[in-house]
Amino acid sequence: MTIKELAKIAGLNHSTVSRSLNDSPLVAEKTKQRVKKLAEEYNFELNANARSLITSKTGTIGIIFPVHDDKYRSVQYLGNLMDSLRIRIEEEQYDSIITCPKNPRTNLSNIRKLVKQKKVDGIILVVHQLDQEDWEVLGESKIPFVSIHFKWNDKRQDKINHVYSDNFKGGYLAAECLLKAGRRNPVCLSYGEVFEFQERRRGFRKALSDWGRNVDPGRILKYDVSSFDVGYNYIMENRENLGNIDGISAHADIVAIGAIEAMKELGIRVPEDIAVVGYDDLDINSFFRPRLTTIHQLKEEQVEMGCRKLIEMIEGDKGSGQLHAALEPTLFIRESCVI
Amino acid sequence: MTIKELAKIAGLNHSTVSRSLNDSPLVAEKTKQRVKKLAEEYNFELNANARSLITSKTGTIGIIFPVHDDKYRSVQYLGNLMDSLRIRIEEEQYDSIITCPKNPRTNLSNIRKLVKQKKVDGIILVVHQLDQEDWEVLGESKIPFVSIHFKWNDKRQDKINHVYSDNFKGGYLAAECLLKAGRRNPVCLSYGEVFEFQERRRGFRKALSDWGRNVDPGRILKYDVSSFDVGYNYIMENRENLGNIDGISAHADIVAIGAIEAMKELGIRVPEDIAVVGYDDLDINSFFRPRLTTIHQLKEEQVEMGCRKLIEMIEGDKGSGQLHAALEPTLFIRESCVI
DNA sequence: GCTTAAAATGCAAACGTGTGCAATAATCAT
DNA sequence: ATGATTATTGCACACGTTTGCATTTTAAGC
Repeated sequence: MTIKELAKIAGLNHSTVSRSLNDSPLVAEKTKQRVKKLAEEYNFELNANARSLITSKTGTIGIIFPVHDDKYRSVQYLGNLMDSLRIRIEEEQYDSIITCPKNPRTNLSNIRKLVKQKKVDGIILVVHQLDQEDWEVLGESKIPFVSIHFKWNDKRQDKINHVYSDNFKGGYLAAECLLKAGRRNPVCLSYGEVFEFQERRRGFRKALSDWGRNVDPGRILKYDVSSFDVGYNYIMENRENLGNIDGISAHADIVAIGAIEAMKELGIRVPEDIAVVGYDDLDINSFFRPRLTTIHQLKEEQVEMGCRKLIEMIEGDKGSGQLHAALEPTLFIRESCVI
Repeated sequence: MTIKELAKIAGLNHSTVSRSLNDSPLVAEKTKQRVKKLAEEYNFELNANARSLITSKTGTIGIIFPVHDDKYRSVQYLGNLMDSLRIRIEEEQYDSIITCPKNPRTNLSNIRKLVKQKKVDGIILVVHQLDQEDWEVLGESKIPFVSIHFKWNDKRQDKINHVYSDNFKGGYLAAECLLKAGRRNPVCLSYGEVFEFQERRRGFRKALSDWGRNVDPGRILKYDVSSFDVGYNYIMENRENLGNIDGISAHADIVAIGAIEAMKELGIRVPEDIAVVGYDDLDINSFFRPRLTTIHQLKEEQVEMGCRKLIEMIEGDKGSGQLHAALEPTLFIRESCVI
């Protein structure tokens, strides 16, 4: 059924029906009610494609996520962030399309598709880099977008609305916690050359030097994944010379959990022999013992601020200037490292 | 830029451009290439709303999920299933909109919105019940849909395309594993009055009676959530009289994991004192010790069969009749219960 | 009751595509 | 070269809405 058919039934012109269903003040309250009742009776809904063709609003938001190529994506921080975003957007009456920057099969840009085909009203980026092509697409189009979680460490960062967390601070807090707990010989299990992890390592180093410790680069390890096995294998492979280690700052909770499990199996006590601090404050941490001392990233606040800003931009209440917030992570002290 | 503007640039009528971009055989190969090159040069993409208005194809699929009201949704089976579905659909070049049956805020039906506003080409249901309203919407519209994971235990089940797993069988296998391991006094930690869990309990009872054990209803417990705490608290609250229990069939892995953790804290040995069998075969199980013996649900096969069928229906290769598959779960024996 | 203003409705043109059909251009056989 | 066939392109309408403007109806003032 189309709006014209419904109009015929109502004995009205379809434009009056359109205005009624859109709550225009131009139509008499009486007929408005009659039309709405009729629409309900006939189970009629306006065709979204036709309306967005003319209004250029789709009522959907695109969420761009980096590809997760490990099977444990659902227990990682980004998985939780994705759920939060989706639910928050749904509460705001928008649909959401979740996708990664490129279709892995065709290698075509999903961002470009969403933007240029006019499938979304706005975009939330949860990526720390973009192809030149994608960046141009976003820049040229007038579609609003907001970046969350990652910090853009380049010339563009000032022009982007984004909210991320201060990874230097987080890395510092984690290391400082170990130091305050009396540990003088910590190691750091980190992750590749991604900017946010570089920052965490910078925080780690700064804390050590602030405490007058010299920072042996050999004690800052970079892996190319962030997984249970990384932590587990680190302990197992170094079991002979764990004597000169009294603390671990793992830059992902799941790595910390792996390390702790390995130590349990070897009879090493946590935190007495080796204290451990994680990073992320995953929901699932509560399943593991000892309870993990970790860095909490203010996920919900990021989601809230990012979504609010994006929707403001979409709905035209532009105001409030640029969003450029670095949220301060906080240390949650539990059992794996106590001060 | 619109197709007409591009046509003007190309010195062609817009219909020729349209056919070129859609790879119609009606247009000369030479001009087709020229148009495509031009489109690329001007970074042009067809407006999705206009096309779906006329073709009534949107290139997106709706995924309907039950509301997750617990914060651990990402570590539950359904969370993993959601990820798999989304990724599979993306591989097939469709976008996906994930949503729950009703908007929690407005109480409006999301299914109705997606279907009647023509926002999706097809729907994947991962729910075990639907309001009458939603059912009617799906029934009246010609939009194809497939149900996954849950079994529709009512008169409609024959008319629906669905693929689910045989929960009776799974419940049976889990209990049988305990029995084969020599356990004669198992308990069952299950979940509410959802059909699939009723089936698992039925399987549990059948296995016991097949082995000549009488089934004490007091040993089949139904909780209204499925969480770590359920298992943990069960053990803790019954710590005094665990003597007459030698096995646990938990109908969700996370419950089993909670129970095992509690037993570790109490010094009860798993599986020597009490053997445990889970259900789901979650990815995260590998993080826990002892490794959980559990029921594997063939998640990927469900996703594969469901998506394939749905896309067949969307794209018109109707053939292949009704999809009505009950996949047989399998027992994965690891450490928490060995035969 | 008549004039005038305001409120409500109808008309028609968009929005950007796809597609049947007519018109033109190219190819082929003779 | 000519007519017949076929390959290619153009024309115009349709898809289902929204919205500015013209028109009609209602209300108001006296």
